[in-house]
Amino acid sequence: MSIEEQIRALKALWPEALAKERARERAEERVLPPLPNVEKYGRVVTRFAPNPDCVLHLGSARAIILSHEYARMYNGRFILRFEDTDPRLKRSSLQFMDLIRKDLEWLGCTPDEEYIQSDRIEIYYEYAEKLLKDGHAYICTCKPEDFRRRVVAGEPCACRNLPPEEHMRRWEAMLGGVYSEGEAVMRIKTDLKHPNPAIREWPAFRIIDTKRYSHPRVGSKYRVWPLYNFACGIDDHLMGITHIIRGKEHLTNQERQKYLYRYLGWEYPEAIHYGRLKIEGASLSKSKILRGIREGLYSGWDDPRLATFLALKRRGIKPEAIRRLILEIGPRPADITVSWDNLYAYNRKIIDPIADRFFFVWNPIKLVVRNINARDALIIRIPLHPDHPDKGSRLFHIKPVNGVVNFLITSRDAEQLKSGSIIRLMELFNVVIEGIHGDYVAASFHSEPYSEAKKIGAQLIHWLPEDEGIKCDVIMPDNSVISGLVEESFRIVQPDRIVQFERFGFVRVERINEKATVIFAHK
RNA sequence: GCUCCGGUAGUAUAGACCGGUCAAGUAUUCCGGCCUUUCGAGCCGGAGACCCGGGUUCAAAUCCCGGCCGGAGCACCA
Repeated sequence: MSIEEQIRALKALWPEALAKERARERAEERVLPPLPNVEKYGRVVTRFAPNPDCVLHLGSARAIILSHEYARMYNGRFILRFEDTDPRLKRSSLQFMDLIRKDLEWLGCTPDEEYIQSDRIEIYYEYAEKLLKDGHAYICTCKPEDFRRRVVAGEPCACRNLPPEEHMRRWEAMLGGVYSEGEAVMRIKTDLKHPNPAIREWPAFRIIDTKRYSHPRVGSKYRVWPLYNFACGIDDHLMGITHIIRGKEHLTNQERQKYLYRYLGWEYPEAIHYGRLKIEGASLSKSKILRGIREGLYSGWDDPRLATFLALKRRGIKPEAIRRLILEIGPRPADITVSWDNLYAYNRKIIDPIADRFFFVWNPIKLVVRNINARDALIIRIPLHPDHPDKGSRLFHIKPVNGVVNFLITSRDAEQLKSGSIIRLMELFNVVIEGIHGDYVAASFHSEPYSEAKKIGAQLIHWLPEDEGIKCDVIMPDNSVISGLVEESFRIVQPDRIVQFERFGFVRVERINEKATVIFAHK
């Protein structure tokens, strides 16, 4: 019976036996919990709505991947919406919009539609005017302290109860430039006694002096700008968003926006608020990343110390690994700290089968082996991948001179060696250590067969002929560099490939010239 | 301080809505062993958790109350 036949027979006669295997398959193809009230909507529409004021990082992965994945799961649409309505404090840039589009593409979450809020200012104005006319919003010219005092007491400010006509007049004045920055805001009326003071009378529009703070896309065309809750609330409805997936820091924003929906006669979409995601060690704060870049602390957006998608990509983390991690985490509201080990485990599963193997000798030290019997040069052939010999092999040329060959081994291995012990140079032969000197280790040929090494349980170490090898720098996750030499066959490897340096770890190739530069992924 | 949301092994997650089949499943991590010319992969085994205290109930990880701990919001930011 072939394996397939056996499995078939087992399935037919004794299905419980394969239960464990099925459980494992299920774990790998873990599906998301169903979205609420899908049947209420014709088609599921989700969105990701970043401010293009920084590149994306792991902290956004949940919003992006869950939104995209759910849209795909229900044959719906996934929308990208740039929320660039603050040209003053959180100034966006065209560069970031582009980098964000590329991040999404890399993640495999290409949006079906894209919108930019700075294109839609007039739409927001329309709704502002409707709300003003209907008496659901007002223009407040109070000093912030006065307003705050009244509102925490649950009382209306001096402006709130003025007639709509007055507020329309003030609105026109705002647009016309009568007020300057800070002199007037439009507020949405709420329950003045709302138990959460943070929700009361929330601001919807403010004035920004775009002569001073010019908007990167529309310059100084507008001086009245919507705040987050207004623009976001209006857009979610107009774009037909059915399911909002965002961090739970937006829970109170949802309460605020619901007032808008009530006044406009709209129904609020389903909303899922997931918990805060951290990854051990790295900071996921945009402002810290931005500051670090500005101050030259980081080498760029892809500095390995950062958890930006650009950095993860550079480090050889596959988007699929991130996707699996996020699907595993799911949309629960609990705060979590994921460990790099977890991400690495997913990534290793993906790259291990495809990563070619090479010998990399870091902090090299010389190993002199004498008594080698071979008269001619030896050609050593080692498969590029131990599990896939069909992928081809790499070659080493060893030329004994008077029975002596000089090798390079890593000092970490050299430190473990003891005089008299036998070790095997992988795929080559066994040597006996004769002496450990300051700058080299002396050894002599012991035997050739691998079986010999196996029998005595000899340590296997990797090596390089002393006269061959390419200088290689490995950029580590803390941005430090480990230098060494990598075998000659490595020269033909293309940039961006992920390979494994045996007994060292997986690395992604950055470039190979006279010298190779690679970046460490993980063990 | 006020408002809200959480709390299952080191990490993440299943179970919680609809209490019993959960003396709690899975992945990763760690430890053993097997296998393997890598300290990789694979295979087998092991360790490791329901925040605490009450209550309801024949029965609570699951429901209720209190406490503790963690997080978020309280901007003319998103």
